[in-house]
Amino acid sequence: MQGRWGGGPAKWWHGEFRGCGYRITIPRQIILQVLDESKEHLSAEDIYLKVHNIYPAIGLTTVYRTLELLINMGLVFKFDFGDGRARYELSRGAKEPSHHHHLICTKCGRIIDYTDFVDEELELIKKTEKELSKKYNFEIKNHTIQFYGLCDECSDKEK
Amino acid sequence: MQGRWGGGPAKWWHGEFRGCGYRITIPRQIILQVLDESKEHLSAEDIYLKVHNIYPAIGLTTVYRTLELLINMGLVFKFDFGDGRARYELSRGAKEPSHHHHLICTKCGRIIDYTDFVDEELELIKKTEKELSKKYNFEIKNHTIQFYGLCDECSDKEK
DNA sequence: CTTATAATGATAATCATTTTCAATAATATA
DNA sequence: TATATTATTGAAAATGATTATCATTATAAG
Repeated sequence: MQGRWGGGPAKWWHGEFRGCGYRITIPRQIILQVLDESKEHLSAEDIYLKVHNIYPAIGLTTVYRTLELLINMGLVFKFDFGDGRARYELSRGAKEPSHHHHLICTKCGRIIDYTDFVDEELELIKKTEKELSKKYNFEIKNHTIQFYGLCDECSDKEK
Repeated sequence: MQGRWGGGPAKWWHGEFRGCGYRITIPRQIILQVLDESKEHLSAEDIYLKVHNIYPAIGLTTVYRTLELLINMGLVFKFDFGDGRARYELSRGAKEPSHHHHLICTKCGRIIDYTDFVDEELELIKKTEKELSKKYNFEIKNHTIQFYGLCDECSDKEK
């Protein structure tokens, strides 16, 4: 089926799929499109609903399966912010600065991205990674840094 | 009931409970005891089973409820290592250096604590926390740093 | 166009965590 | 110490996210 969906220009990730022997399907294309267009921290269901608007035949199962695939390919990061559902983000955003961390409000669940101090931080992380991988013989693939606390509004409400 | 269980010396956390208006009960005492005696990263069920050995009347529900209470009191940290179940650790361990981070093997689930670089790290974290709380008006309570990758053994197996 | 098979989606199953609610136990008070 | 108050407990059922099953469908190669 090459009509309403498959027609656009080949995307950067087509090669990655082919290289891994994976097929390029409409659900996969739209899931990637949705991830690429969203700056937010989407849950599987968020993604399902957004894809569903574009391609109503999508199944939730396929969303989960595709996300797992993308995680294994290194195209997507999975996060847990402690509210019982996982969140997913494209690892190399086309737009924003890709490397960022999260401030998580433990009251309302709001998530703030920040990119401040990433340079200094990355320096420490790199150094740490190097030493830790040596000491524990542990092959580090990636890391997360998260700050938990109360956001602006929730902090006010407490008073 | 002051016989088989409640008899020991008053613990450091009794005051905290009283101060919050919480009752000191046998299940709570034993859950804290189990957390204190374990160096591991216990899931709710792990804790349930260990408590069950000492106090078979315990219910899983009580474990979950007590853990939530302890988290809110700041006595316990909750972690998510990506395997679908939460892990719990006493925040101020009586024994080991309390502040540490985790290396998580994404293949076998092994978790390695490390305390290396904590000083340098804490310095950066403190600085970051200060600036972030100013910039975003976000009241930071705590943070997590986790490294994901392959442990010694799993790394070997891949080859 | 045909074929082989990877991928899909509806459904059911799983499993950690929460909710409900009557029974019980911890504390304050008499 | 006995009693009243009410926080806490535990069994069972409910919830909700994620995963497994399996017949059907669509992709990519020839």
